[in-house]
Amino acid sequence: MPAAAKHNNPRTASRATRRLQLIDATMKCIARKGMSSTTLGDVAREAGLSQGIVNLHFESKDNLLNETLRHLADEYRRRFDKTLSRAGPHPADQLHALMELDFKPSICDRQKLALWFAFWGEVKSRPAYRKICDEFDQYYDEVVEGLCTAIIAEGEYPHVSASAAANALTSMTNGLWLSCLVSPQSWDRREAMDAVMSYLKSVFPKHFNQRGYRANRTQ
Amino acid sequence: MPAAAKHNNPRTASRATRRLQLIDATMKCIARKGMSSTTLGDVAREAGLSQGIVNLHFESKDNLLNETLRHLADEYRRRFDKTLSRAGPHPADQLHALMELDFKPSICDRQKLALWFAFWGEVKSRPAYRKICDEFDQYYDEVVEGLCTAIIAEGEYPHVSASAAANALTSMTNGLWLSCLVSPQSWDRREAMDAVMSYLKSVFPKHFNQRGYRANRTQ
DNA sequence: ATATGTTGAATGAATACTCATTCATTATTC
DNA sequence: GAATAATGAATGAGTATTCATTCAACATAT
Repeated sequence: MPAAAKHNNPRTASRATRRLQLIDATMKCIARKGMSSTTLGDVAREAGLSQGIVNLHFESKDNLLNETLRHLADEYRRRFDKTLSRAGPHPADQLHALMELDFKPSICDRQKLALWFAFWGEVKSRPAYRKICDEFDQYYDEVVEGLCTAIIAEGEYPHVSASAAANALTSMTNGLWLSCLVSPQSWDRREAMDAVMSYLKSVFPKHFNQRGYRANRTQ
Repeated sequence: MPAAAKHNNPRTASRATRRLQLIDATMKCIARKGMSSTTLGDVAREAGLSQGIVNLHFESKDNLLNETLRHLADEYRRRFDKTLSRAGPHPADQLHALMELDFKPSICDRQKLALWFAFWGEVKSRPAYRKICDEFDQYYDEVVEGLCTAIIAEGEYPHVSASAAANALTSMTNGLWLSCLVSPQSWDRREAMDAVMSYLKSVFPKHFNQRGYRANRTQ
């Protein structure tokens, strides 16, 4: 029996596979029914397994939710790092690639966004969520601010604050995500990207010009 | 007996007063315990009233939550409109006043933000929430885009798109709210406002200059 | 004025239901 | 035939909702 088939069989999947399967089911349920009405029964049904299965693999619902958030954050982080490493040596290219990433359909679809917002919605009352989100935000900001600093140095932009620019950029993507979630019919991927680019162009005009996107690629 | 005292008495408050009192208690509970673990018992206890009180005044929990969101949105909207009307005739002043509003302590504190995010977290699975949020966002965007259009006309900014600028601005405030919620210790009101101002300065340099905030107030 | 009846808000115990968790049993693999 | 994984019925804590009863305020009658 091939390994793939074997792992789809009941009762034979490895512990890690089952956990992933359950986390996946959890994400689907939260996206569809919302955090406050997904039950462990829903998750088990979505996974095609039995009632008690979550407690067997995660011990408690709280634990399942924590692990789900961690999985979501880790997944994003992997794509973030990969995007960064593939974008070449220029900070402006890297920054642009990161901004594009946030609006790729695989990251920015209502299902995924509903998940992020579901967890953010409970951040205040659940320190565990806050810790995970905070850790990641810290890293994101750090990287973006670093890129802004490099761009400011390259372009000799005297009046631009790297931290203000980084703050503006990261906030903008989160805010545009909210619009996508709340107003999907009037939301448009290109408009969102345009909003971000309009900012980059006006703050770093030497790097992000009007047509195409990069001005001094060969600097 | 004075009317105020009378309304604080048990069994004598008007229907409207009771509903407000219960909505208020609901907001406190959601901010403290999160959406998914506030019960009607919690709300009643917070209000200092009895178990069945919410169903008496709101018929169902769903209904209570809908009304709470509507109350939150209405309250914000009132302040928004008042801010706009008090900001004088210049669109740049009006835009600046609106941006400042979003970071006033009375609007932008973690308790209030937790509430907004709690509802946004369930937007995908609850059409009623989406409707209320969408309606308001539509209005907000419309007003901000109108102001941007006016500023662009005044300042003869050839390459600026009003809709991209409006999109960027409204998204930024929502995103900065998220940072406040997730990273309260590293978050700073002035830094947030700086991020927004840095954007305004770079897109509308003739209107928002470096020191103070308005350049051509007397244009 | 006092007593009596009426009203409607509020109570809080009871009800019906949901859901996380447990565990004895069953299936599968090596 | 262990050992491991999964099942799914049973449990019990928790929760929304209901409703018979209580109560304060007011109205009317005496």
